[in-house]
Amino acid sequence: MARTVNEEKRLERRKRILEEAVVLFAENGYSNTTTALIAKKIGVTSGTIFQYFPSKEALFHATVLEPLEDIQKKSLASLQQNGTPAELIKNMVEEQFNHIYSYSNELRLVQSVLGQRIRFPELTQKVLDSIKIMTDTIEAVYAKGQSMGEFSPGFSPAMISRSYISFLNGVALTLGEDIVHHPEWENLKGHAYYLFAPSQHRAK
Amino acid sequence: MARTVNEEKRLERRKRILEEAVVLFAENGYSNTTTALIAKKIGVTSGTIFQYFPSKEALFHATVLEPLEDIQKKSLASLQQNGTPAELIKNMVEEQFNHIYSYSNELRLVQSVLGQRIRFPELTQKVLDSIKIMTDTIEAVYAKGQSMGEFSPGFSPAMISRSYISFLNGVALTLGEDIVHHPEWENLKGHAYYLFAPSQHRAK
Amino acid sequence: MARTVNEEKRLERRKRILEEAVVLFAENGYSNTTTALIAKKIGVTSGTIFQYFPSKEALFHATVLEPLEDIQKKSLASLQQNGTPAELIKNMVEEQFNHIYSYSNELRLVQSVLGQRIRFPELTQKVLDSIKIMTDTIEAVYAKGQSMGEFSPGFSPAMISRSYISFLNGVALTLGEDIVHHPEWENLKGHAYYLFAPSQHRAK
Amino acid sequence: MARTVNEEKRLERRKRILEEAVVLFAENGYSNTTTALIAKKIGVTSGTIFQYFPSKEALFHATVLEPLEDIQKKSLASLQQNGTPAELIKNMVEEQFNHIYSYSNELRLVQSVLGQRIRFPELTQKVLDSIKIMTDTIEAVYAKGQSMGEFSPGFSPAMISRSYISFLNGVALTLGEDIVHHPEWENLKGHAYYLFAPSQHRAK
DNA sequence: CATGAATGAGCTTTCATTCAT
DNA sequence: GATGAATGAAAGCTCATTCAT
Repeated sequence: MARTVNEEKRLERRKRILEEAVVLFAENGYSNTTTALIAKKIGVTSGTIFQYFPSKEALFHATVLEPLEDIQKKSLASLQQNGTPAELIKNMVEEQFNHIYSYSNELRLVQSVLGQRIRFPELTQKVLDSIKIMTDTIEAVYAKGQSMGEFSPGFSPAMISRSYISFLNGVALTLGEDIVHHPEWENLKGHAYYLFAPSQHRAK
Repeated sequence: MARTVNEEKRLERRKRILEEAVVLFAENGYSNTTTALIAKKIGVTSGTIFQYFPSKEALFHATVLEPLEDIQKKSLASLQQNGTPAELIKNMVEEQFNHIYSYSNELRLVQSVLGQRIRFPELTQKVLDSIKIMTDTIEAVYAKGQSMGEFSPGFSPAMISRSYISFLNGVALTLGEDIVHHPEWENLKGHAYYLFAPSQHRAK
Repeated sequence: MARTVNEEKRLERRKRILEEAVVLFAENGYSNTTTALIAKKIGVTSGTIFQYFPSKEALFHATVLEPLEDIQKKSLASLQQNGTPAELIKNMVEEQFNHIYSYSNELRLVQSVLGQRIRFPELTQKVLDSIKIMTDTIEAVYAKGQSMGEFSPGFSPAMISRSYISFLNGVALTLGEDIVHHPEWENLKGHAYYLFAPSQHRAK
Repeated sequence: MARTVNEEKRLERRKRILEEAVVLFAENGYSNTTTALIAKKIGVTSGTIFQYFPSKEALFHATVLEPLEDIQKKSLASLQQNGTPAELIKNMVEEQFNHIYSYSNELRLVQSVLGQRIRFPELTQKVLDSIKIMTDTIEAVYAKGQSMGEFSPGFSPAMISRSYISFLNGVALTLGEDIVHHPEWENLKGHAYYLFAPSQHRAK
């Protein structure tokens, strides 16, 4: 029981470290973020980090993968609700673009990994795997939607799903944080859905 | 005259360093690429790098900005030829996606800068400036095309041009190098153009 | 409490570094003394130095200024005791020349700074300021002594005090460490006081 | 004959290098003066220096010793003219203090060597030898003057001559370049002579 | 458990020196 | 004889990691 309390405390602190690390790694990059800085930001000393993570690299892995898993779960969940494929995809786009701001650090981390594939080969693989799961799922839903006439028939579902993921990442990367408050923002979200070439789509 | 020969030699070697640096920075990231490694790869010793670039950071700046300038020039040039706006944009997309493979390292570098805005504030600004020039130019051409009925009238040119750039970057980042040999590749290029919502476009 | 113990330990070690640095800088000069050598001499590794001083230059500053402050304090103190001006000055000379051996490294450091004014402009200024305080104080005491008839009236106090400081420095610089054990040494001290042209002075 | 012309040219250039090196070494210190900088200042390239001096250290030796020899020669010469010992010493002091400004760089060099005895043991020895020759010569002249009643009898000639040299060095080191234009300057020179305790000396 | 001083490998950068031209 | 590009050893400094307290 006392055990459990301690366990909770540990988890709590682990989470704090992770949160702070996400921010710092995303803003400054992996190498430019020192473990001492992370420690300082959460008000502990440098040694403490290593009580929760065996190494800086392990911390980075967790920093990248754990949020990615979250995002993935939510995305997949939004595709497994009730509704037609077109509705599901529209919801997913809506949800992802609504959260792109609160997830921007996490997305940037993912992208920074992809930009250092040789440095982090294992991590890169996991990220690509995770992306593949998402694209595959989207692909399946999309194909179904096509067969139901909800999407234009001419496009390859594999290409469409990959295009969308590329677009999502490109937007998160290229755009500053302020874009979400920009009047264009709604149009951009709409255009993300337009990428799927919905049948009834008329230039909005 | 002898002067010219030496000058040429210097430029030649400078170019060699830059080429190698692009590859290594893109693959391993800035911090994980040592100047010694770059030197070794070109078969010189560590000190030589600093005869051509005052610091590692200056080398990185050149590595990012000089190719970006090239890409920009080519892109702008392809938009200033004869032809209707739709033709020009189609050519630009064609050209950029055809070269995305040979430029993938350069594009990854640009993205890695955007992922470390705090670390490289000045460089980030220059990159954003360069991107803005491209999006502004595309925007103008697109607007003209819209007014001529070549593109669907409902989309905001500013949004469209930014979407395209995001897409281009997202593709370069997310996709592996092998994608270009994939059968899907041609479709992806087509979809990039589809983003512009050409009027007569029917799901190809 | 534990806090105090640590604080003490830190100060102790800081002092050790400083002591060793004084010797090495004085013997080998600034540039020829490596931080690694200092570390080695105290039996720690290279990084440790930088836990106590932010840079080699900062260490050098401390190495020069902290002993200088000590010397200054002692000198001024010896001029603020009870006694006639002549007695005070005689005491000061006595004290300074008695300690010139134990301070010879510190004095040499001061002189090496003055010999590199361009290299260490800020430090030079501080050293000159410190010297000025000493000469000004001596000057005032001397002037009082003159008005009391203890010193020959014909000399400018400003010149006398500066002469004495120059002499003190010159002796520390030119003379080897062995001089203090030389029979001439006592005479030299006497001559330092002779510089002040005491009235009753007859070639001792 | 052509040989002689070349020889002259070589000597000329060697002299130029030496002159510039004196200034730079004196202002910035040995380690902080790069051979490249010296070369640049005289308008040649880095390699050229090594055609005239086998190493930077050899150049430094020449930079210190050659002017020292000059100064020594002049000083000795001024002590070997006609006149009583007191006149000779007065002349020497006059001459040395008059030139202290134009020789300040050379003197600073000498002092910088004494501040790095371990770094330059051989050079230090030569400097000390040279100083000894001067003090010995002064000592002999002074002793003669004492026996002739020109100087107070109570002082040890060895101590007096060393005091004077110390004073000379101390003045050159401690005082800035501007002092020579200061009204106090004449007094200072007088005081240098006062150090010798001339018999008839009354506070000037 | 947390601490934080010590470690030491590793990095960028400098610069005296060499040598092909 | 002058050049100046290349060299490569050496320096200052950083920082992930360890471990005695």
